Amino acid sequence: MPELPEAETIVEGLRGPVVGRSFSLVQVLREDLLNTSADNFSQALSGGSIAKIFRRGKNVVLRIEIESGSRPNALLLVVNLGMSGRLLHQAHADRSNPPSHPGVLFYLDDRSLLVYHDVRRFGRLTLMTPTFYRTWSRAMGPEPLSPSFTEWDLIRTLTRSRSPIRSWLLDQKRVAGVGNIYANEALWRAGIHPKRPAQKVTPEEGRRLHRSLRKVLRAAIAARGTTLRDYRTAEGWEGGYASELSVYSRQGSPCKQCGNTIEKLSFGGRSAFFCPTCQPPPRESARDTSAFR
DNA sequence: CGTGCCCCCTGTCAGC
DNA sequence: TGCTGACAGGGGGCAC
Repeated sequence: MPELPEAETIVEGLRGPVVGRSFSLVQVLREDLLNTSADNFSQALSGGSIAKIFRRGKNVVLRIEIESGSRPNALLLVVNLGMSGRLLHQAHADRSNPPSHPGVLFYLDDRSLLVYHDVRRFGRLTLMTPTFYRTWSRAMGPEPLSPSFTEWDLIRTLTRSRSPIRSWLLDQKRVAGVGNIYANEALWRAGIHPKRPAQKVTPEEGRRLHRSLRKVLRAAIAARGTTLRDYRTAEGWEGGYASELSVYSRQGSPCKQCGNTIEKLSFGGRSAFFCPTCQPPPRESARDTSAFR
């Protein structure tokens, strides 16, 4: 659900309200969301202050500094929102409208409240030491919006995999932050069929995919993300990108480019959406490859 | 090792 | 109206 643009929107919404604040009380209602016990979690964070907030892939990351003796000790709180996670900030706890599925309540020193809310509980809140965080982050692919992520980086790594390009894009070890919505949207813009094997994507298509990915992600951030159902910004608002989607969940509707009907298929356990005209299916190549054996 | 499948969990919606 | 099954933005584990 929340992919890169949604996590980015949440980070932008939280930065002003929470950076510089400290935790007066951390209350865990759903221990299964954590990588440690509820007691450890709240004890480790209580009294700590939020030094910064940023995004890595689809994760919202808070850097927490804890005074212990002379030198401040740091921890990173990595929030993966799974399919239905929300991070909501309330200036004053709204007792008339309590969250339906609260998981963790972070009471801040200005009497405001940060709530982690998650209906399906696929989300995870992971506390990491700075060393562990570095290792974890290094195992993840590059940030697609980083200036250092070049089209050549994308083209070069594509050639190493036989996975369908849509599945390839979903793998966080390849590129960080892309989920099913934006993978499908970017492939449509680039004119590449979702089932095309990654290594068969030509350099010219790779160039288009690089540009499409960045364009789609930036446009979605500008619209504050895509709300299909659960996603909300930190303020509790819906994102506005759903109305700008070109293929995702638009099966049966006309392609915005050519007017033909958008189709849906399923592989790798999830749906793919594409225009059969703008994104011609890969040629069956089983016979071709066997000819070279 | 890379890849694909199943599962985690709850809510919603289509079809009967 | 109510039941059942399919499906939903993610990702970890496991078998091949």
